[in-house]
Amino acid sequence: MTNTMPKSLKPRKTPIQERSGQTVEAIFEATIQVLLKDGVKNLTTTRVAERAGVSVGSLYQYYPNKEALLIAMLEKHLDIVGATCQIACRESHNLPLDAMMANIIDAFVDAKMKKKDISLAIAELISEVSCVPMYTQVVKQIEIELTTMLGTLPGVQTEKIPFVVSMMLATMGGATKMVMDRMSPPHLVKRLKQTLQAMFTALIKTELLFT
Amino acid sequence: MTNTMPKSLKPRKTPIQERSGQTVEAIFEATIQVLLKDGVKNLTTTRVAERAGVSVGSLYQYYPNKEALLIAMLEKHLDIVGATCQIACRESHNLPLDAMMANIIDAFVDAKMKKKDISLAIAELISEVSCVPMYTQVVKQIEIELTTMLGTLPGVQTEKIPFVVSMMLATMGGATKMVMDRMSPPHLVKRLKQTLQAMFTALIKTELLFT
Amino acid sequence: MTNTMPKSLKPRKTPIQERSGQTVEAIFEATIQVLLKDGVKNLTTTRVAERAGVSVGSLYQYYPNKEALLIAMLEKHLDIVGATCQIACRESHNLPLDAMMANIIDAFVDAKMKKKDISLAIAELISEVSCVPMYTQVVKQIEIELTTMLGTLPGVQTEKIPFVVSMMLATMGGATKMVMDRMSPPHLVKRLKQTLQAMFTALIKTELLFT
Amino acid sequence: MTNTMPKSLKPRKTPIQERSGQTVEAIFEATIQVLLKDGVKNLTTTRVAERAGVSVGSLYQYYPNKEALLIAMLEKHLDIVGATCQIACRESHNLPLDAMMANIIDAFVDAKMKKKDISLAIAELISEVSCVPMYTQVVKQIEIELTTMLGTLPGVQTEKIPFVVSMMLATMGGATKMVMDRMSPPHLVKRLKQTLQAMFTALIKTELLFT
DNA sequence: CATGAATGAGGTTTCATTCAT
DNA sequence: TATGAATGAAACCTCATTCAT
Repeated sequence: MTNTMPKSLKPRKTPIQERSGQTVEAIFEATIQVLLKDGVKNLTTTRVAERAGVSVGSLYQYYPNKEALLIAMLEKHLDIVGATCQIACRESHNLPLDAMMANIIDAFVDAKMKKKDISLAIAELISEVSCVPMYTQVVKQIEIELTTMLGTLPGVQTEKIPFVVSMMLATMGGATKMVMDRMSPPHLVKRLKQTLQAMFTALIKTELLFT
Repeated sequence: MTNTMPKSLKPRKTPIQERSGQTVEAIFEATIQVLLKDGVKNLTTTRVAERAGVSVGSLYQYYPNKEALLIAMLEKHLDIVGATCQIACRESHNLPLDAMMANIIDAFVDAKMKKKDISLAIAELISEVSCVPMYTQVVKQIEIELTTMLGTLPGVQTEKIPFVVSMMLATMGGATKMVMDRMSPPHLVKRLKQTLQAMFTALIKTELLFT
Repeated sequence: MTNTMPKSLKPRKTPIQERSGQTVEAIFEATIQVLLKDGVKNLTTTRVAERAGVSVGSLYQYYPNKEALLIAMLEKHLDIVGATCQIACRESHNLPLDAMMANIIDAFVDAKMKKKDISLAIAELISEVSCVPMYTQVVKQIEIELTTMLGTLPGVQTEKIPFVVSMMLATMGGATKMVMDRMSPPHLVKRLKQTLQAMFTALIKTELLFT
Repeated sequence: MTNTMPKSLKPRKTPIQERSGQTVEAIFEATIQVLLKDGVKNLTTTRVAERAGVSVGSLYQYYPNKEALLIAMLEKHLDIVGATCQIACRESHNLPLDAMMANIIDAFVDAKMKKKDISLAIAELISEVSCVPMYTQVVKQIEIELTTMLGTLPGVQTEKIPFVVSMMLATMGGATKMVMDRMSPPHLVKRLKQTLQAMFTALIKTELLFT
């Protein structure tokens, strides 16, 4: 058998005709719908197909298996966060610490909060996929951007940046999720940002800077 | 199929007899073994029973269903962390901020790090259960202890404590997991603690204290 | 995942209780029934289970997958033919050529003809399984027995035996199947045996013997 | 090539237009490629179409369903063997027994051996189709030719010919396949022919001839 | 005629849970 | 009480075939 392959996780084919573009889009939307309504544990390929108004067969024409579908979802959403952070980072090079932090926190938190429910739904996916492939890839990209940005701070101790970056990501991720779980009334979001800024400033001053 | 309300989530009977205690203990150990060796996705009641050296039937005598088993695991583990934190909190009443933070961070991080692999395995469970039932219960207990502890700080703004506590938990949880994922060489743990202390001090000074 | 194993093809567990012995037997019988009635192409695990009066789950408790079931069938039936031939061979050591041939042909043809329909059904299986594992093993055993038997002929050229053995098996197999397909009225069977004997005698005199 | 073919074995329908002929030919080749590379179990209409460089739709324009495609393959290949045997038979009328046997064996074995892998691939098909339709038709034609040929032997017992013919086909088929499975080094092929000749001569002398 | 997206019945397999022994 | 065989709903996935473009 040819079945020894570790099972492809990438989408199967790029639609050629126009009709199929619609199908793919419908599947994409349906997946989120199901995720929001039923949760990952109850997300089945059949149910997704149903909600998308297509047949299972169609779903499998574009994604070789369930995991590939989930990964595609994950990828698409992480990309958005990734892109947002990238922009914020690059625009913050050489700014003073305060502005830098404000920018990156704004970008990250807003990206997550904008579609709070989707973010939470997507978060569920992470534990569901052998996400090594590209989840970490997006994260790595963000890490690189953050690292570069922090490197433009005057007087920074370069070799200590990686750990700081990790702390930032872990903290932003955890805290943002916590606020989302708490229903995130707008004022909480504002407060979250302020708090993060205080913490990060302390973090960076302690860890990275002499003065 | 849909999550019909009832379905008890609490262990069926508290082991009274000698033999029962052994069985429950064996199941507990076996669950962790399977979790470590096969992951949540491959954790089946049959496999757990096999590894525990008992029959599935016996397993179901102590836990009404799979979820109850997982919740029991979660509960037991969190209890340890909870108890540790509780002690640390109570011993820190009226201490100066620095010592307070040092104590609670030590307690939390050490509790997690001591059995790193188990902690990670247990973490997988959280996404598996409708964790509302008691996960938050233990967490709530910790929150109360933290709240009380922080309340002993001179000049504190009481109404702002809850948010600070949530931030602390989210941050400690996220950062600790991050370090565990990175294989946690001992020096990283030490650094993690220092960093958390800096961040929490900033957090509390900003949020809770006048001076 | 632990799924990289080439997929076990051997029965799963040997029944311990008595009840399960019945189940296995029922599955066995049902498989043949389905094979006879619907053919391999229409043999599904569900259908087999139904006819056996058990649930699919039960089937999979004893055979890890469909192929394992088919192989078990194949094995059991080939074993019968194998055993029959073995006896005939061992009883024919040192007999004159004529008697030798008569014995082995009798054994082989009768073993096949006795349950003609089952034999034909089983024959279908061969093309269905990656039968390398033990199909050839049984055949090899028969080859060994034939080889040993022929080796007791006086004046035999030992190094030429293997090819002769292969020819015998191919010929007996092909011709027997042909007669079975033709509904095998008893007189045809008798004639088949005589013909085979003439052919094998010529074969052996030409290939193996000086005089 | 078409001209030398006896009309009774001619393909059933000849593609009329240029392009159609190319497409059919491409599908034919592709089917064999897939058969050789992936085996019958993995032969899907889509895969064949892909390899042929046409769409599935086109495939279904020439063959009403999968089985028709497979049967066409079978037919085409058997036709070659059939035609070859037919010629050999007709050229052997009234020849002495030895020459007769030599001719027909040569024709049959060479036809199979020439494209050993294709022959084996095609053999797989037989179990896949409800081969009654035309498999036996080609075989019947060969039987007729053999029968006629054997009828030219002096002193033959006509009513016994059919059985002898069946034995010959079964024996040649089985033995040839056996040698092909064994990788058929050239010397084995030669030996196969010699052996078959000895066996057939014995067969015919025993069954058909007085003297 | 060609294309290839869409279909969906049906096949294999898993696993939480029950219940007779 | 312990056992483990039996259950069967439900999940994933395939592929021959159709039909709108």
